[in-house]
Amino acid sequence: MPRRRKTDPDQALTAAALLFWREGYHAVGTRQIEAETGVTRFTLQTAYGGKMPLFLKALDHYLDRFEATLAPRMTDGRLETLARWFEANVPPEDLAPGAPFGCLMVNSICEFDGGDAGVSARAERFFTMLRQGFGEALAAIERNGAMAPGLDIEARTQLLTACAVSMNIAMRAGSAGGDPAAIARAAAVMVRSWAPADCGPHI
Amino acid sequence: MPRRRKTDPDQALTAAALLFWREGYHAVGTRQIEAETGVTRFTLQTAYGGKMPLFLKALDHYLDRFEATLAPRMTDGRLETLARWFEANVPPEDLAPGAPFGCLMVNSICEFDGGDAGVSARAERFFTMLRQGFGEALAAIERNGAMAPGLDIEARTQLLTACAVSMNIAMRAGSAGGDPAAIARAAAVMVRSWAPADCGPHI
DNA sequence: TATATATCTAGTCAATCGGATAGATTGTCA
DNA sequence: TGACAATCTATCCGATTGACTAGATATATA
Repeated sequence: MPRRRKTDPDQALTAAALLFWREGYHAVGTRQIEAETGVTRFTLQTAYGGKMPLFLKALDHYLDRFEATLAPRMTDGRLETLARWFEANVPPEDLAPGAPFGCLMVNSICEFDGGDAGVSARAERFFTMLRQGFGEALAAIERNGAMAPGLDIEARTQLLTACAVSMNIAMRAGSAGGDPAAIARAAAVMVRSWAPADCGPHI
Repeated sequence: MPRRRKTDPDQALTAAALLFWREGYHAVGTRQIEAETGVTRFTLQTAYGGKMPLFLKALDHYLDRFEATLAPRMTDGRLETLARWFEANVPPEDLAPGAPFGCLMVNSICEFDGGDAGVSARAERFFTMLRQGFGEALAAIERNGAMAPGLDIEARTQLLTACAVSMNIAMRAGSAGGDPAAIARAAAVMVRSWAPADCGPHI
């Protein structure tokens, strides 16, 4: 019976995520949301419950994409795959192709501090995803016997997580933050240095 | 001849930096600045030129402190000093004792993207400071013969910078981001793993 | 002590914010 | 086809924003 919305809800959510990603939560107004996502200010209230609920839905959408596209690509038991994960497509390219906006989740963490429970919950999901992804990838590599001893998996997971997060900050800083690819290269070099060597050079 | 300001300008700048640090630029109002820093809305306009100029001055003040207190503490040619730098007092403790606010500069980078030239200029100073600090520390260590070959200094600098930045993000994420000290420990372990070993374990 | 001047107090301003409302419009199902 | 329901359009609202302005106040110098 009802009338159809102007914009497909899923597409609108993608546009909203991109908007918040680029400009931040506070800097985006409801009128701007209407103009750039097609979600009417009326629908924003009736269907989503306001600006913040829409933001959280967009954040969930973003994390879903992140989990679906990036997380699985790193675990195949090979160290080289992990190294290339950094060198290749770290930001969610399907959401913002070539977008130098960093990471919506990292940006949101900075903006909200611990001030919003909803954001904090997503942040926990994000970090859990990252650490679990890296942790499982490293565990698989170790099971394959493709990793030299030294640092334990916990420490290595922390280092990879740090590189991933820091790359996004560098991206958001633009040229001021240096080339994000330089961090990616360093991470990849570090990962490759974890390869077992019969009596090769030390790290 | 003139009347004295209610609050000492330097002290007010420190308070302003702390305020922006905790809440972000957009979330802080001029009335809140007046209440918490002692800088009157009148003085904010006449002496500083508005909210953004005050913010940039506070950011400069923050970076000055950062440069004065943290940067010099890492270069003495010993790997262990660098490792302990991470484990000890990474956030500028004299500005915000025990403050889980992360880093004002990192937060500002996220908030402004590349949208403000003044902020971008400070970001460049920040990253230059960090990379130069780590780079010189590593170079001194290498000259001391206290570092094993393997990754080059450039890559190691990138890794240390990534750890430092990421620690601040974890701090700002609160419990959702995991223990920031875990990143610090991982960074310290990594640094110590760069020590030369006659024929010790590989990294 | 008188004067000059920087600052403070208090209030105003237009602009914008997120949210709410009323009436017109659209599309589906009975 | 007629009625119902969800959405759209177009305002309107109170609150808050950064910035500005008079008039009062304080302080160092002449």
